[in-house]
Amino acid sequence: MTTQKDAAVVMMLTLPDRPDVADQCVEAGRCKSVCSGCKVRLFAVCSALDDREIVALEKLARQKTIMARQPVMCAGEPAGFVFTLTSGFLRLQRDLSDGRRQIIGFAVPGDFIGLGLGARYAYSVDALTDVTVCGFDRLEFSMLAYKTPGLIERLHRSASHELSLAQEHMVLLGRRRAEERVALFLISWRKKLQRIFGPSATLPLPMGRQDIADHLGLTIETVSRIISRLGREKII
Amino acid sequence: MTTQKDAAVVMMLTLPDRPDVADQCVEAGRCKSVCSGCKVRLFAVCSALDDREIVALEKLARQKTIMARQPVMCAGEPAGFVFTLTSGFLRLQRDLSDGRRQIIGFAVPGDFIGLGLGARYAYSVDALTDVTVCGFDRLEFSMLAYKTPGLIERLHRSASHELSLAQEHMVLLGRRRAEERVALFLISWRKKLQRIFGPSATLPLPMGRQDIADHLGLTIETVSRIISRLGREKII
DNA sequence: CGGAACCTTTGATTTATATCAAGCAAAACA
DNA sequence: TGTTTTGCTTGATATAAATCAAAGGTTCCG
Repeated sequence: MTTQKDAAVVMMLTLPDRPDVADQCVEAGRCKSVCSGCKVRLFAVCSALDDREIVALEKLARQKTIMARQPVMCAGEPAGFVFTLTSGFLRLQRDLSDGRRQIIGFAVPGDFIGLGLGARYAYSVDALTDVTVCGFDRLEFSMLAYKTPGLIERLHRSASHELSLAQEHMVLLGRRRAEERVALFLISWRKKLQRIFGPSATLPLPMGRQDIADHLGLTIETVSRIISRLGREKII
Repeated sequence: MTTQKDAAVVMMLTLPDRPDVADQCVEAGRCKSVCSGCKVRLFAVCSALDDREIVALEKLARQKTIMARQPVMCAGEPAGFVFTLTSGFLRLQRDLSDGRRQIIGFAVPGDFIGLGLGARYAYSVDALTDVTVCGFDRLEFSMLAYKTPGLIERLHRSASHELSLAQEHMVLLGRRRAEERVALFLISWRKKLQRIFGPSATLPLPMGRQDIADHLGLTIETVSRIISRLGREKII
């Protein structure tokens, strides 16, 4: 009750819909050859490496570009690659056989994809915008990680943080009401973007209403109604 | 739809309520001095260590017993200890200020508690039964982990697995209906127990109905009704 | 430019689950 | 042994959010 109210009150910003922010980041083709020029270097797992280690990692890196709306990897497929997102936004989701789906999260530049490292991908990933990634062969990457204490430690720190966020999301899905879910989603999304792009008056939402609904365990109508209402009450 | 049906059909077992299984595991006072006699050794994170490393870990270990219904650690407190559960069952939960709570999971012998390793505990832990734990000072433990590649690697593997389970639970909370939630909970709980205690005709449920409800994002009445119905339809 | 395909928004109605309200049974207690 | 406490079950009713239905807008493309 108070929680929800607190949450909503903090939201003093405007939310123009779906601006293209794919070009705010590093240009394609650079990461592989020059990690030092990588705009997400300070946020990504590579930040744990010293200059000598970066060189080893660089050798494994393969720069890749994916167009908006294209799949990046599919749940169930052999997990051959892991990667750091260097620009654009991704959607991570798990699907049920009858079409229902849960969006696990959205990735922003600097995020590492491939922490739940089984032999097969446990979830699917799609590009929300045009995207560039710095990819690695999974086995080569984990072999390097095992030889590089700083890297495995950093990966573990990352996984622990993700675990904590996942737990927070469980609270949201299990115990929060629709309006709280939407408000908290907007707040956490803003926080995620601020960490990378810095403060901003506007909040890009590269995902659609259906994506938000599937992330929050709601329907598209409910999400739309609540965002409209929040707007009418000029909380956002 | 099919998913739920499949799930329920597999459940061919009986579910006597709340038997005391705390004594199925290692007796108190042994872990500290003799890891080699520890019954959960093969399941716990310590399994990653060789004999020399075990000795180092043993030096840090402090055996502890907690009575049923007592708190083990509280969300928000400085995170001084991490531990492996050696016998009994734990409940992990996050609370909202207005009393709503989400149970993140239940721990069984062999589980490591302390993966979301911030400076403060992110969730509370309570003993469901009498419990013994093999505890470590958090800082000492992480210093050892950083010096012991096998340990940090094993911790990371553990965290990754937990992350995957957490995502699966998000699907349950976000997109599954009440009956599916209960059926899938019973199945996953059985699986968790089988891994440690082996197959069994009966499934101990050391947690109460309210705990199950708060784990599944339902009310106690809904859980009770569904378990009754599943029993009537002799699926369990 | 015109319309087709997509999203999103808004309204009306339904429903799964929550809430309210008793009972019941086993354990704890005195 | 009877009483209290605690947790579970079952029924009746209410409600938040889903579903059904129908417009608006955009974007895309011929």
